[in-house]
Amino acid sequence: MPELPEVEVVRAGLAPAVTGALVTGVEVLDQRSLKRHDPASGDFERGLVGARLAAAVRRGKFLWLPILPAKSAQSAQPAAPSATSTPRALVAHLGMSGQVLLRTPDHPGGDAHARIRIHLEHEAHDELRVDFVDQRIFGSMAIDRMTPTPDGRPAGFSADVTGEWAGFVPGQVAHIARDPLDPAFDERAFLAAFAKRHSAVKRVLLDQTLVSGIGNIYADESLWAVRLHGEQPASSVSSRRARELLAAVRGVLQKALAEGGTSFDAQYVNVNGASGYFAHSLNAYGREGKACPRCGTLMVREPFMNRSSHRCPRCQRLR
DNA sequence: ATACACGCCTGCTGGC
DNA sequence: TGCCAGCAGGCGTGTA
Repeated sequence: MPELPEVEVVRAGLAPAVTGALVTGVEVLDQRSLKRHDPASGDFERGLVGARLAAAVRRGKFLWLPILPAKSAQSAQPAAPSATSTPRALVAHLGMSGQVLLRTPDHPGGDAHARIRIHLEHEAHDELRVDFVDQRIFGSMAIDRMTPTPDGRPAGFSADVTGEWAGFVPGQVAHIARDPLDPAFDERAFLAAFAKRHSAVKRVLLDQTLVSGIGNIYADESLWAVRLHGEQPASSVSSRRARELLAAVRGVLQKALAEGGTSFDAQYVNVNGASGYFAHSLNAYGREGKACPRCGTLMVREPFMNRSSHRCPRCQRLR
């Protein structure tokens, strides 16, 4: 269930460990985790070993580590001609159950669901291992070519936006909209598209090509906050209410981020394996049969888009 | 273009 | 006790 706050917690934890680090080894334990790796980008392992990582960047639920061009590769493998000209990144998506864990190189394996291991060397800290663990394999890692962003702004969130990689976005992320916490998020464009959609408002919130980073949990929380029924057609929501909804989305995401994300079990954890606390702050998601924190009415769970929606039948009515 | 159903995956839970 | 359907659900693909 990693959504924007959970992925951001992972990004922030990863950044100091990977920025400037040299990849010294890669182990692919399960090829299925490379399903989004385009073989045309070259072999996954060979594309990483010997490469230096520049940063940890996030847009919505996508995470990527730009690869610095290897000028004088220490390895005997000369870079392919295209590899020197096209900026690339290691792209990760956590899917439903993905985790990125930082460990010491001698950490006993053990996890049944470890799929990829990346060994790092760094001038400023000891050697590290990045373990990609993913029970359900909805997530993936890939090396991807990057292209300049159409607006020239930084492609996603990271601490440093001065690197030459900042204005480049991985191909598989290019169609994903900026997220609502991104300073370059185009609010007017989103609200205009929102007003034209006849789909259910919750479906629009979950459409990553319009606004990214929102999943089932934060969609339900945001809709509860502004008393909207998820089945309400977006086009029937007034522009004022739409702006309130967007503000609620931002508020919910920021609060969850401040609390380290939402953890139900050991499924979502940060890079050190620790859980977040936002599950205690949920007002709607997973609260069927419990009292609405606002009016006391018993919350309901309803099927929606092959998943579940949680709402208060009194506060959130279809109009 | 928008809209939406479906498949991918594994592990846990509840009903019979 | 054992088996199987149902559920968790983000995203790419395919169809209308």
